[in-house]
Amino acid sequence: MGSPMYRQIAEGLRAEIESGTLKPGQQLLTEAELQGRYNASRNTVRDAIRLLMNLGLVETRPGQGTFVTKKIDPFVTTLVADPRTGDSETYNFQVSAQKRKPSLSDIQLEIQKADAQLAARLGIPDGSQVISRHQRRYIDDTPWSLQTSFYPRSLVAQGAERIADTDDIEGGVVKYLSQALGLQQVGYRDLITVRTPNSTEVAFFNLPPDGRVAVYEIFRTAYDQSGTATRVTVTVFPTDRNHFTVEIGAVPDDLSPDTGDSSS
Amino acid sequence: MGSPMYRQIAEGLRAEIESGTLKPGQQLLTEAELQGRYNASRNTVRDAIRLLMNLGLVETRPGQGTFVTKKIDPFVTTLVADPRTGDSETYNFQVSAQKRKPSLSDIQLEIQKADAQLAARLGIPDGSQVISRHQRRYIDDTPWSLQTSFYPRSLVAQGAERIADTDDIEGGVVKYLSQALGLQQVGYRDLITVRTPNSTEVAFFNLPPDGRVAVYEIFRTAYDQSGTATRVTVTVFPTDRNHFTVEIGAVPDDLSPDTGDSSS
DNA sequence: AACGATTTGTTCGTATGTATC
DNA sequence: TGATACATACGAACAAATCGT
Repeated sequence: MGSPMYRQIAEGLRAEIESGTLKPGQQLLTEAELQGRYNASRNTVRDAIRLLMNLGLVETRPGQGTFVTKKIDPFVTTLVADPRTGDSETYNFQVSAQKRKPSLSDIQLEIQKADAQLAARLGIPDGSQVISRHQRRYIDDTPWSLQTSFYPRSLVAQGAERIADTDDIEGGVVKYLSQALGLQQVGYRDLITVRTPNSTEVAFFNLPPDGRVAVYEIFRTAYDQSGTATRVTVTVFPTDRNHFTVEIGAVPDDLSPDTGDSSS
Repeated sequence: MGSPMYRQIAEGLRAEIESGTLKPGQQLLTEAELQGRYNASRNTVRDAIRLLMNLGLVETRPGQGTFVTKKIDPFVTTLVADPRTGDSETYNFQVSAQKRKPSLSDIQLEIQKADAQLAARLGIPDGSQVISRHQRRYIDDTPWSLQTSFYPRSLVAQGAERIADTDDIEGGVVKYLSQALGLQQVGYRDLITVRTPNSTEVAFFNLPPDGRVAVYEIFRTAYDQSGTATRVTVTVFPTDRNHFTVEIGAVPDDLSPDTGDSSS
């Protein structure tokens, strides 16, 4: 009873949702109705609903009402599948493609100066020039991820002209660098982080502009046989529709049905 | 200009923060001052601040003021380090231990019925009994993660009594199962997800109760030589202070300084 | 196409509570 | 104890989106 009224209202509604009294997709009582039911002002009711919204339990639609959030079945991306069999890089960042059709935008190529973080990852001087290859990725025509790969510009002078070309590189960049410069990718490190989306990402992924939905940001740094970083790839995915898997050793095929939830 | 006033105010403050005019840790103008500066009502100013709070840019402290959020230097946990060298499981889920002292709570042991999701992962009938071993983990005495491992209860009847014992199992459960039952862990799959914390997690990690900070939930399913799942370990970490790495193949040692940020 | 009814979104004003210094 | 600053709560008005007539 000591907690503020808007939290008590939210708690009551949360209980209804989690007990299944209110089912996913179902409309809640309107603000006016809740006002009567809890004997609170409209603004207090709205505070309660905003809390539930931040918790991802409900969503509001202007002119329509407030609805219990539907779980969306997530894309599952495999970061590593059985590494012992080698580094066929092309397979990475792949969707568990079940009837889902990925598509890719053209590559947007830029020459930029590496910021401190990128320079450190690539092991090049701060401010060095890098080739940036940016691509938007869709699944079933809905935005799925934003990916940017960075290469030291020095690679071009060494003979890898095609990484500064907007054309798709058939066979993948890894294979190309191996053929052109003899650089073999012998390993990589992924760094997985989560943060709130920036405005570009909010627009591309169609995310709510209030930071309710976070994004994964995955940095993949790839190394050649001399231990030099040849590439940094940054990929961004919304957290509300993406999971990742890492498979090590002998792992049976995934029959994964759903993801379910866990409570209290 | 068509956007609502509270967003314009938030945008103005955001620009000041990202340009560095307002530095991390620094106090913003008070609500009353902002009210004057933007010629808006106090509630509108508060809406703007709430937006920035959801975006993780500022935090408010009652009686003190509103402050630009300080970046906290994250714990980096390695999910896989050079898998080719074998499955020395004990090393997994380790912190990049730099002057940081991890500590563990006692193990809380329970016998539960597997829900549908857990049963599917373990490949046992829905509702089967499982041994649950739960542990709280701290780094430098601050809450770091909550971990629960589930084992089919049938393992106990087969001779692995000690997994139903609250004592720590010296050498690790993987080794114990190998010795006791000849079950060798030949691989595992990690599934990485992000969701809002439940009330237990909010309390343990000391998170804001408004869902502003999400948590990672990592499911590790381990398999033995017959392709049977012997264990599911669920670990929860707050996203605001944790990163993960996956290292594959030959990767130089990490000198990683910071994580930096990326914008627009 | 136009209109009205319904529902959420934005903005203001005001009062009081609670935390901090 | 008082002053300051954020938190909660109420009431009110109008805007904007949606839907059915």
